[in-house]
Amino acid sequence: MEIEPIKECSQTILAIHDVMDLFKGKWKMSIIACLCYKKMRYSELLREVKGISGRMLSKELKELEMNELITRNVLNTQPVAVEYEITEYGATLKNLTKTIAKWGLNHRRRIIGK
Amino acid sequence: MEIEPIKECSQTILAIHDVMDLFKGKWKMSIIACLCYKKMRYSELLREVKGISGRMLSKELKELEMNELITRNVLNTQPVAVEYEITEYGATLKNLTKTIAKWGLNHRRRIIGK
DNA sequence: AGTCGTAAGTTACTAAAAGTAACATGTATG
DNA sequence: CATACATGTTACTTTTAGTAACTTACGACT
Repeated sequence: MEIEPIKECSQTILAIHDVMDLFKGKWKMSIIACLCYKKMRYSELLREVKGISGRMLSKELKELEMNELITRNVLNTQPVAVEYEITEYGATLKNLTKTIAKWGLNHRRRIIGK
Repeated sequence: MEIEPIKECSQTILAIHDVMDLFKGKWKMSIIACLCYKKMRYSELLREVKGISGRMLSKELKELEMNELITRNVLNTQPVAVEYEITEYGATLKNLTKTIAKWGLNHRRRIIGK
């Protein structure tokens, strides 16, 4: 008799795997959280997402845009400014980022407390 | 005048970054979700976490153990069985895994629906 | 006019992480 | 004795992340 995975669990694992794959790398979730807060320009994101490099930021932004989680708007100002904004769909992640941040804050306290 | 990052946002970003760093790689969150469901043996995890290799599984398990999110118990059966179990602290991630899974399920529907 | 600074990236290169396939060791089963 | 299963490890390759320097265009300062 062949052993089968647990269905109830498999569904969940699959869903989690999808999410982890979509947000792979350490930066994407932070970028999303930033843009959930307000729309920002490239240079603002470089400042807010501490430690990220230009190369990584533009790579991550491209991927997020491809997944329709953010939009890139070139403003016709002189000189051009580029604004990144969360999409309606991207905004559905707000609750998720909050949950992560909440656990993270608690974890940080726990680690520091040691 | 120097431009400063937004404090409210920075705290959140920092916390999220901590979490993403702790769970980097695509497997850890899935493993946690599995073990939140029930304690499992190495071979069970290999089956449940579809696509993971032995090398990756043991690496990830070691890291999760180091972070006190899971425990490794060698049972004195013949032949030895190894059981991985979520810790009390690890179990605080249950809500997070649920939130991720929920979004992931919805996302999967959206992608397939296209 | 020349230099510096800012914005929004890109390029070339290096380092780290993930993935693959085969091997090891002990036990149990036909 | 040959085969299979459990629990990994080792050696090797591929992919991803990270770093530092460069680019292009404009604006401000001297």
